[in-house]
Amino acid sequence: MNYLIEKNKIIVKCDEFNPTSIFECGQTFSYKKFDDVYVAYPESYLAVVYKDCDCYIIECLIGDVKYFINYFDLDNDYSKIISKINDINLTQNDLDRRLISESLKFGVGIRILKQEIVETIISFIFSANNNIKRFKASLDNLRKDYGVELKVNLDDVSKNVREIFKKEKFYSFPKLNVLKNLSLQYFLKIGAGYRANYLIDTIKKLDEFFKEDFDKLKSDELLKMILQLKGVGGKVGQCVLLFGFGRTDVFPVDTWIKQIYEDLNIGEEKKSVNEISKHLISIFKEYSGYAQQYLFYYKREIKNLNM
DNA sequence: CCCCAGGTAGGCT
DNA sequence: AGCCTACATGGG
Repeated sequence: MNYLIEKNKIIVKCDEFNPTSIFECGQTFSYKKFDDVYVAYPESYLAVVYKDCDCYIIECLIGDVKYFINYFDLDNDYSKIISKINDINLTQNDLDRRLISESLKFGVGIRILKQEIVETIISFIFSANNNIKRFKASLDNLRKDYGVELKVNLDDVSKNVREIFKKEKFYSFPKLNVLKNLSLQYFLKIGAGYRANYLIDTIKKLDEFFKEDFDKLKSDELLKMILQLKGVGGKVGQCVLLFGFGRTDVFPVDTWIKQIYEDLNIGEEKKSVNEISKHLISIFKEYSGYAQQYLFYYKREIKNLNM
């Protein structure tokens, strides 16, 4: 993708980068929307994203442009990915093809974020059988209570977004060695519910987990490993592979994907979540993760429009 | 008072 | 392996 760099700003074209799609498509919870500005605060970094003429500006306030070029996957060519997915011969059914191409059109500007692994694991354990608004608040509390304040120098910030940082503070996601010290009681307090036990157990196991050389592992092997962690099942595990490990040959299946799988006339009767996932991976292969995001976002947002 | 939320663990066949 | 159910919490 083409982008320009001016000091701490990355300037990107609208047709290949859409903040609403990127942030609202359910891959990250480390952001906040202010009218026409998004503040992204992955790990211990921070950037603001806003429109300027026919471009978007990514203003890197904490963390350099290199970090955010990688974070937003800017060196990846999504127009190529979209046309590859469009070319996949799903079925002979025209309706199916249209559903796919509508989804791709609808989600133009989506980019799969390269997220930090611990943050991704913790966030998606929270997400299970939970609603986004609720667990996003839990995660923001976790940042506020145990993260470090991300102090932005107001003199460095463009005028149009300065007001945000006068009113609002942002915090880093706590590092693993900090998470280790947190109690069951604390996780209950921020609303983890029955997931609190899973979180405590998983955090305990993470040091051992990170001793593994992940690069050697194929995605299904890596998935098997990550399923050892409590609170991580097929869906959460594949989300971690996709958003944390950058593995795109996975297809997380949740309630929305289950629905769209039924919309597509490719499923023979009721399949288990695991079987649906495998079937979709066999179709979309290394583009599975991308396809999943476009389809998920389309299905969820269209539903919202109808209501 | 019931149902739902980007599911998962544990127990049962 | 594949089904079943309980699971905390807050909101509709």
